Amino acid sequence: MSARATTRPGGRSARVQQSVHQAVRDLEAELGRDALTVPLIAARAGVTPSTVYRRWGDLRELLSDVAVERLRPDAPPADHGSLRADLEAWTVQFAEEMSSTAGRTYIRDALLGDPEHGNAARCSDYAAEQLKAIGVRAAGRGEAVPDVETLLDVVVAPLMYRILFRPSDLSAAYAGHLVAAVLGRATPPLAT
Amino acid sequence: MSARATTRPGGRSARVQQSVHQAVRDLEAELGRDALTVPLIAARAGVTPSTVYRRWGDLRELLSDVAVERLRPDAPPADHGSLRADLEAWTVQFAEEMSSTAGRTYIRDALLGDPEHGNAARCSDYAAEQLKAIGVRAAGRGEAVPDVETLLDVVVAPLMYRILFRPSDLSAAYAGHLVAAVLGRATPPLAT
DNA sequence: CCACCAGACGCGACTTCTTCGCATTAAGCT
DNA sequence: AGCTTAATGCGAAGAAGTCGCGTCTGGTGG
Repeated sequence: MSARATTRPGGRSARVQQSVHQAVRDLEAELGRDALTVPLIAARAGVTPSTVYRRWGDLRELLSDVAVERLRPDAPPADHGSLRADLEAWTVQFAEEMSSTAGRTYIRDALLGDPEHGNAARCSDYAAEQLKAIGVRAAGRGEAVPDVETLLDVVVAPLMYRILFRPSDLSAAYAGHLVAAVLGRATPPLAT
Repeated sequence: MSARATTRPGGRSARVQQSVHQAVRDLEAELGRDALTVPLIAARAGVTPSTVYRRWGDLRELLSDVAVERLRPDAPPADHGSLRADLEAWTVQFAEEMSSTAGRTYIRDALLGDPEHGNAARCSDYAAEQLKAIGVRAAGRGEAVPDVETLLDVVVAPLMYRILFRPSDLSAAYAGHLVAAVLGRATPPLAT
């Protein structure tokens, strides 16, 4: 389901998709993202360009699919013993990954695809899943847990807004400030 | 400064830029955004394609410039007599404009350009200016005024996050909910 | 007021990307 | 195993993007 509707998951279509995705990752590492073209990727993947155009439509959609794959979390959030510690650790890591040059590029590429394909929504779902897991764990400890919607509004959204719209204004302390905002003022507000 | 460095503001360069921008707006209205191509725009503007490529680099940068122009507010925020009323009115209008099909397209186009050109930052600056104006007016009335940074974090960022990443989850009441969140709980939290 | 200079534009050839129709092959199903 | 459907390979045609060179505009100094 990463590309278009993969009606035959077990066969050649799956191999082609995998091969093309791998070609994108390899060539991006070798030549840089700006050097990628559909004919180049197709040649590396061992398929014809028309196959790529038929399945993905254009380079943007393909890069959007690959970017979403790379933004998928590879592990559940680490357990630090308390809601606050878990949230702070997750937020700091999230901010670092997303604000890096590579992270920003992936986010932009993911947003670039057709919104109807839901690639952007999947990015948000990844964050929501991680936050949900933290919340469930905290609830198991008996802690009061903020709504996932609230966490997305207060923590994730401001981070993403800064990453996308204000690339210069993202300090290290900002992530902690956001967590403090959603958990109550145990940490002083950020001096601006 | 909307395109690249306009070293000669009064001369032919300015006319070319204006003509190209107008051609983009006209063709977008006539044929739809997806039908736009550099040769088409150049022909309408009465210039050669190579001129467009030299000045903007590619279609994305050109569309990014035009999109930012369209996102520029055309008037200072309306005065409704109180901070809360001003903020609510501005937020509702902002949410409506930005979440419309056209608004989302402009935002995406603006983000699509090279971040180094600052088109994305300019979008944020527009919102900040409007909020600043509302704040200055409220301070003149003797009202307590939240920081512009806070307003961006609590009101603008969540709106933009939903528009970009969660196109389906944007209700009419949500804007009011955000204003209530930043001004204190005079309005009940949004039922989710 | 005139000549000069730097930058921007027009033009055209060339390369590369993109689209499209048709034949072929592979996967799923009975 | 045979059939049906869908995806791929191939190649040609069309469109887009790149580049070098000559020309023109507009600002600058004499």
